[in-house]
Amino acid sequence: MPELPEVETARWIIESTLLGARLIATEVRLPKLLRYSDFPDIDTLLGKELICARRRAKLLITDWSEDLAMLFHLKLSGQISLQRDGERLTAGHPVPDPGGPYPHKSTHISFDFDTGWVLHLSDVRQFGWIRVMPADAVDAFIAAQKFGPEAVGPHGITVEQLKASLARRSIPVKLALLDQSVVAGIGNIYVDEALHRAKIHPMTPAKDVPPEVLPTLVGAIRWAIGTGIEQGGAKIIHNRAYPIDGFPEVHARKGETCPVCGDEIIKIKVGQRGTYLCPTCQPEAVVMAGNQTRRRSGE
DNA sequence: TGCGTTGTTTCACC
DNA sequence: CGGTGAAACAACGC
Repeated sequence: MPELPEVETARWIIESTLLGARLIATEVRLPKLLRYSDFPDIDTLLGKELICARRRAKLLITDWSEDLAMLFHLKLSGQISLQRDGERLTAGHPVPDPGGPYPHKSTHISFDFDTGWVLHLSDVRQFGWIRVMPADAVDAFIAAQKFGPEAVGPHGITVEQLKASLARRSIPVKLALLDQSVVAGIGNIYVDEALHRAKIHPMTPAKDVPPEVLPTLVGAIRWAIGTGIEQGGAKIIHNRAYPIDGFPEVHARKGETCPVCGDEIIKIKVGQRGTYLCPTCQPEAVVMAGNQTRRRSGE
């Protein structure tokens, strides 16, 4: 379930280990992960130097010498792991045996660098992809994704931007926030956390979130994503959260107690998505005074 | 063993 | 054209 914080952690790990390193060997065990690649033969990158690691939304972008770029999308269950001697740095979805040796069953691609670091890409579900492409085609590719403002950072979404995006949408606010053209980088974990923090029921029609609550919601998004980045991503295995310092507070914690009010966290479906919330902190939208109210017969 | 899983795309329809 | 809701899809673990 890599979302912005997990991808940002992956970016940071690559930046802090591989900047200036040269690729000297590759092993591809599952070529289909390169299915969208302009250069299906990964050895196009052999001998090239990694010069930059950046991120847009949930896309991880690495820039290489000789005008090449390699993009990763980790999708549901991708993971990158860097190893040298006894040291190991990992970001993304946990693999079944995190302490075991790499490569393992779901490590599909490995890169050896001249500095001794080895980059392993693992993916239990195999939905992720890697694309090697000309550097000058990256901007157009990203533009085509129609990403909205980032969730955090210098170009993080503003209250005005969010207000404009939600204004005429009747879909549940949770689904609007998962729309990458509204705000880029949020996924199912952090949207649950942000809505709980802002005390908004996920089913609330997007346009019905009161304007005075929008600054709270933007703050809650920054808090959820920011906390995720600080922690190096969230650990969710088989629908169960393994919180660090109480975070995540609700996601994948059905039946546990809400840290705010002590009520029991419940799980519902919102647009096919498993959704966790506190029924006390996040009551269903109340029909406002002045609006027409309806009563079922028999009440 | 069929269900659950998520980010993303596609489709029919209003 | 754009919003909506639902389905599809990738493949695996349990």
